[in-house]
Amino acid sequence: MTQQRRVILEELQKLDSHPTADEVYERARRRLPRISLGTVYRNLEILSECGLIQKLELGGTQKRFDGRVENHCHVRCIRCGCISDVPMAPLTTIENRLRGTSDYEIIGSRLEFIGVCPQCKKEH
Amino acid sequence: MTQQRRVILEELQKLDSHPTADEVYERARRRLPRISLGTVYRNLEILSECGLIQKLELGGTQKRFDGRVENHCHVRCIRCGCISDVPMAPLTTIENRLRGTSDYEIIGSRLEFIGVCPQCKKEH
DNA sequence: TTATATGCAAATGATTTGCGTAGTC
DNA sequence: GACTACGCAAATCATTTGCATATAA
Repeated sequence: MTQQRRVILEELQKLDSHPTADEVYERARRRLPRISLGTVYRNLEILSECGLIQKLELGGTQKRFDGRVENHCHVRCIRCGCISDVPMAPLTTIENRLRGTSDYEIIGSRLEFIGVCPQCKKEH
Repeated sequence: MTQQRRVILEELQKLDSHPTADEVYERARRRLPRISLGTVYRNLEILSECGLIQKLELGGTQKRFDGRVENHCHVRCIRCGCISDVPMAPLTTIENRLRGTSDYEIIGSRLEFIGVCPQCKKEH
């Protein structure tokens, strides 16, 4: 657990904005000016493998990272691309229904909602 | 509607494997050996804007394309990365429940299942 | 000390774009 | 004939990696 790794983890837990690797880098740089982007990527990978953070593969070109690891889903704003949490029970019912009909062994699911965030609704 | 665009559309409608841009390119090249990858990308974009095909932003690094445009979701194999269709009613109930509690204006949702495909189950 | 992580810069992979030519309506 | 699309190659963007040095256990 290096300084860099700790700072990255702390910044991620502090935020609820689901930042991209780049945004994490910018934040970490305020505390460790010499940190490199490569280090940020490497640590985001390691931390998500350890289950300390979550790597999100939602729509859009960049991956995003989440300091919250409990099972929850996300809404993405179609206008500005921002992401928020949605408190929602896991979809066990739907997964189980699929288990009955699919040839696949079902492990889990990923649910993302698409919408317009309050901010963008106002501006529109 | 150029030859290239028609071939791309036809190949996509012929397949149910949810190919990447690259795979579409390989297939199209069998019929039009001089077609370029740039053209494939441009046409996949245009066709999906017209609603003739669907651009899928699922997990993984590459986008995938689907000749079927009706609302349906997908299972991704965690081992080999292949993608299959899942016949499933749209999640209107869940979306409506969210409409009651979220500040967002909910437009739609994207649901992807993760599992192991029959092929990979056998090999394991 | 000894493995592991870092910073830097270069490499990779997917996708996009500029430009001059060719094809479609 | 005018507009749009094409082929090609170079550019871009996110992410990954090789390597020599620095840090943590």
